[in-house]
Amino acid sequence: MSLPKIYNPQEIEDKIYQTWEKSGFFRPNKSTNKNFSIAMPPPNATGELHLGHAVMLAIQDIMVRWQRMKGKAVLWLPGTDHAAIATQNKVEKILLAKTGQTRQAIGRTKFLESVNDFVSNSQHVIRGQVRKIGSSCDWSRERYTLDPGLSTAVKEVFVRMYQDGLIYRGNRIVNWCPRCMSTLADDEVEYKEETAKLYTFAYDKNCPIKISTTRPETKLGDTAIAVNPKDLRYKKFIGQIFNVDFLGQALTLKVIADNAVDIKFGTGALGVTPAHSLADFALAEKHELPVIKVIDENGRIIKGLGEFSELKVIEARKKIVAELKTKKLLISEDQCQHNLSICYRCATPIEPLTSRQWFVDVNKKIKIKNEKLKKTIGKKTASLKKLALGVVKAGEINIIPKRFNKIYFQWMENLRDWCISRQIWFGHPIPVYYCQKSNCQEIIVSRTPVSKCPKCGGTKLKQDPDTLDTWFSSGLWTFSTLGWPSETKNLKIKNKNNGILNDLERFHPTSVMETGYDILFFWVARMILMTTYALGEVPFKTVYLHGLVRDKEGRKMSKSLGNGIDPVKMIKKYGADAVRLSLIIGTTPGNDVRLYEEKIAAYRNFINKIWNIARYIIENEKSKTKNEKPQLKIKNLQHSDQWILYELEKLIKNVNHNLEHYHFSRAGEDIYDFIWHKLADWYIEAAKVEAVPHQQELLDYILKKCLVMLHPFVPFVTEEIWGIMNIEQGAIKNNLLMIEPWVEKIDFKITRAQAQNFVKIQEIITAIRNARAEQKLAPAEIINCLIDSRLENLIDENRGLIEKMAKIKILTKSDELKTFDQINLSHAKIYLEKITKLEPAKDTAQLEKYIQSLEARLNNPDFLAKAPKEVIAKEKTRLEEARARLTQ
RNA sequence: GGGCGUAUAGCUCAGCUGGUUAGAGCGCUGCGUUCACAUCGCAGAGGUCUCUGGUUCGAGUCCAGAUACGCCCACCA
Repeated sequence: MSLPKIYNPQEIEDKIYQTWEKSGFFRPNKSTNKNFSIAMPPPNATGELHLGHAVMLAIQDIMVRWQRMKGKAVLWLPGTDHAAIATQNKVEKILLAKTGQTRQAIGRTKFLESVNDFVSNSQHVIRGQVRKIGSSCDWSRERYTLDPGLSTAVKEVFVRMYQDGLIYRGNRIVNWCPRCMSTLADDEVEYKEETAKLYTFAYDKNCPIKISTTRPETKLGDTAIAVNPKDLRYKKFIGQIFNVDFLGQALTLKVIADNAVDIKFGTGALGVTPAHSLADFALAEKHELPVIKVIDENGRIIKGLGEFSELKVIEARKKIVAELKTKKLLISEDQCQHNLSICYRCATPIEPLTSRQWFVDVNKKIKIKNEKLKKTIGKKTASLKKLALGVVKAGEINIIPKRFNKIYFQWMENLRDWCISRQIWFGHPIPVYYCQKSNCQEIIVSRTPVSKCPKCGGTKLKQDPDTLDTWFSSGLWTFSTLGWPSETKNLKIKNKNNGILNDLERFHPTSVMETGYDILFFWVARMILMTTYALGEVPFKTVYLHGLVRDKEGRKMSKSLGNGIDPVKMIKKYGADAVRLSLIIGTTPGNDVRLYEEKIAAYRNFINKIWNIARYIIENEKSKTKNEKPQLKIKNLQHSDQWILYELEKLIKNVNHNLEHYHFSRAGEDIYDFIWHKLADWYIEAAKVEAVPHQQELLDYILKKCLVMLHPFVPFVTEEIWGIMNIEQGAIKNNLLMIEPWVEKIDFKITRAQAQNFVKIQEIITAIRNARAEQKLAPAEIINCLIDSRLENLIDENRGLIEKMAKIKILTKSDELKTFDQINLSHAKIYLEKITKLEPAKDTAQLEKYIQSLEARLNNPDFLAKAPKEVIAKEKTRLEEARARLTQ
């Protein structure tokens, strides 16, 4: 079998993935107490994967494969998120497009059926795509945020939190999306800057204080006028109550003083609308103002407000402005810039309104049950907020890059109670039942369905129609996926009988959470909050945040711009290995990545290079007979062998160091450089010339080490080559590279001095090549070289090698010059100088400059006095080396 | 209003705790293809590390300030 010249990933990748999956090595079967686990951030079950997913999968797969090769029991748990609102919206859209029906028209049960169909379809697509990129995750443990086990966990946490008084039902202001017909959490609100009209007016003719607003229609619900206590214009009114007639509606307005009011804005007086403004609601709570709701969940003015009743918000606004004008109450209409709040899922403007919802109290103190956690926090009681802050402050969780610590603290410190109920159909039902008996109305919070009211015995019970915020369930992801709470119940029995540990014990806390920084608040923070509460331990020890993938111009990839790159298409065209490298190399944590096709193509070329290096070594091996391959012995090593082994050892050290410190890009670059510019460009080229008996064995040895180190980065091509080598070498069993032990060191001890010989040979060859390029001499030119430098022996000894690699003929002093004609000889003379000096003239000048700077430093008494000894020593050797090179 | 990030070759980016003559990929220029690979090889050009100060024996790296771009949070009456 001869290998094709060009590596074709399309033919190979699927086959390799199947082999891996069938092997069972994706599962953490190894019995060892060294465990490593990652909970894969579950992609939304809404459709296809994008480059963001590809980045996360590539990075996580590197960690996972590396740890697996290091001999740990590795669990990488995949899954999908039901993504409540996002998924419901998408299915609603499809339904409308297909049948023209709304979800209300087909009803809850039927609608949920079609959502589930959509989800299982989408999950199927996602599974395929996650495989395409080479993810070595444990499919046997795949989870879905809505599957039964996770639902149990969700209910369990809800009930416990309720019992601890952390979950309450309250009538509070919420962010309401009139299109989704649901609440949104604070961080699910986005802002869009736009110019709005700022209306300044008086409520009626008798009211002495005028106010400014962009939303006149909400003023129907005003219950106060707020002014700054320092504002002299209004000081006399503070505490007064005005009964005004606002366009036919009677309002009772108390004048309150609050520092939050900006004296310079508008009239300096603020109409307080507690029911429809988050800030005003806070004012109302502080000053104990009544809350009057005037806009309903449909975005219409509520009934009973005269001519404005049931008008849409925009219409009401027009009408009110028009009436203010006719009644001459409107003073001015100004343009103003403001941020419109919009829904992060559908971009509809948010309507803040008061509503009866379920909340998680983040400030209420609870007892800490876990002893270790108590120590970490340093207190016996703490609020959810303080717990989540404390574990990060104590260093229980390490966030990479560090700067996100600060961002996390800021967010967490300012966190308000979390509204967790959503008025959508798709999601985890709220485990709350209401007794329908009018004189009872008991609220029952229960893990299991309730059919009888425990208080009155009534059987007319209704479950809360709402569902939970999707982040409530994804906040439990690291442990709900490992069997909590049911597995913990069996824990003791299992331990006593046979010492077997369950998944939760083995893999929680997970080792690393790798995700994009854009969901630090949505998800990472919530996981920390929920897990420290529920388990008394952190969900993960390290958080690695990657950047967002952008296009070549740095823009976000989006459908509307049409600048998106489809990872699946790229994998098809260039192979998964190339796509992985393009997403890893040249990136740093927390910083955005720009991706474009040329970059992927460049790494495709590298993959092909690896393939051809292997091809050369494999094909070469075949042409040799067994007895041509003697045992490799260290004393037989040539200069080039010593050099490449020395470099290999350096590489191994660097790669290990960089992987340990999450410098994936650096590790990848180092391997790239070694393979291409050391192994291929120099060593193999030299090996072609210096055909010595042990060469094949050494090439084989180096290639195998490289394949091991490359494997986490480019698993497909390396596994394929490994397999071919196994077959060629007559291995009985095809051992998979994916479980080959990781390289920690090499079996040869080479000193730097030994390695230097080949470095010098390289310099000689490069010098000759440079000289040739400058003189534009024909490649087959024969040159004589009068060697009288210290390199004579080295050149003499390696004459054949240098001649072949530099494509010249070296004639030493002793050789006769009879083969030259006059023209060649004149060229040769110019050459001669350069070659014997080793450096072209320009380089010599540079070198001299360098030596001067080194000398200046070493003559500086301050430097000698204050610099560390190692640095001085280093500089001295550098100077010696540089001087030696100059005299050569 | 509060906070954060980035600024290094034509382009995209590395450069770890300050210590070689500042690097890579792509692009560009010249030469080269029987002999692993043209998805290739060899050679080359290209940088006052945004600016101004400071700390230091020594600054791309640390500190302060300025400029430009970007992001997050809050507010938005």
